[in-house]
Amino acid sequence: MNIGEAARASGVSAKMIRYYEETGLIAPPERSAAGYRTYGPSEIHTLTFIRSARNLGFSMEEIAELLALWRDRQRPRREVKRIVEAHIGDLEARIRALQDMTDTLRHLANACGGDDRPDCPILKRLEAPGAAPLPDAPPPSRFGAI
Amino acid sequence: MNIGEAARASGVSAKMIRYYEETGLIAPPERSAAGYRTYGPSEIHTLTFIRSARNLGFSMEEIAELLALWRDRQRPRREVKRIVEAHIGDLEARIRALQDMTDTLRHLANACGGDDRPDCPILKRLEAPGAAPLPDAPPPSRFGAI
DNA sequence: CTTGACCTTCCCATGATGGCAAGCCCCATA
DNA sequence: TATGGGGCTTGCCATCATGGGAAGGTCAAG
Repeated sequence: MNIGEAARASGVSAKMIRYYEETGLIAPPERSAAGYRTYGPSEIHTLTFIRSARNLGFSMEEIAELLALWRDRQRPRREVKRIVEAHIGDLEARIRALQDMTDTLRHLANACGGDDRPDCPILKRLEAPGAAPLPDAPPPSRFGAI
Repeated sequence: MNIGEAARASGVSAKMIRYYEETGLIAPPERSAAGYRTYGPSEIHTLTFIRSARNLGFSMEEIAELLALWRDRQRPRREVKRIVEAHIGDLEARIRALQDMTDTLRHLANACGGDDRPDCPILKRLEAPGAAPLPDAPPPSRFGAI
């Protein structure tokens, strides 16, 4: 299986497969005589695992830990659960921060007539220094979706 | 006012003030004889506006639009509201994606004993190809907080 | 005049991803 | 057999907003 087929089979782009290899998340695969990477079912399995974890918002660092546990047949599942619960904590903190922003903005938008007039409570709020920084001054999207 | 004092007064780091200038978000300020940037109350006001908007999760691009409206005394506040509501839509989509992840993970964590044994439903789920990509395969934190 | 705090510019790193370009390889079809 | 198209390789650049650090100039207090 060449990289393109592996990408289709696992749902991980060829670009990212190379990147995961480069950063050590996955081991360098065999190469064909021409230098093509070749993947077997086991590698596809690993890539699928990685993609699932990415879909659940795990960072590559967390995925490295999860992969190590996955491969360790003696793992205590306590470890897995610990990682997951820490990640849930992260996600919930992010949700809270985003929810705080949303609430504030919704409130401001409701107070704004949305017509042709220039006086706008939203702008008034933005120019006031008091706009709460929230826990830790959190920024915008930077992603396609998250 | 030098850049350090402006940073303290506005809550925007000196580093970011220079960056905002470089990218055209703010105009280059006057310089002292020695080449030091000097800021007056009006600039501080603008920086404070920017910081408030960042705290509410607006991207620099959105902030540029908001700044233009802020400065336009003839602005129709409809425009402001439109930007804010689009941003709320973004935030809500992100919250939904994060919430979906959290729900799935919470579910999996509840199904995992968290003891010494190796069989873990979390890992089992990750290796299955079905782990729903969510709307658009959304990833992790990448921020300090959001 | 020295010292320390401040300023300047320039370069690099982050995290995960996509895009592009130059060049090699493989297979099927003419 | 030749050719074309698609796939593979590496390498570099961009994203977005932010921080870190180095090398060197400036300023004010002691």
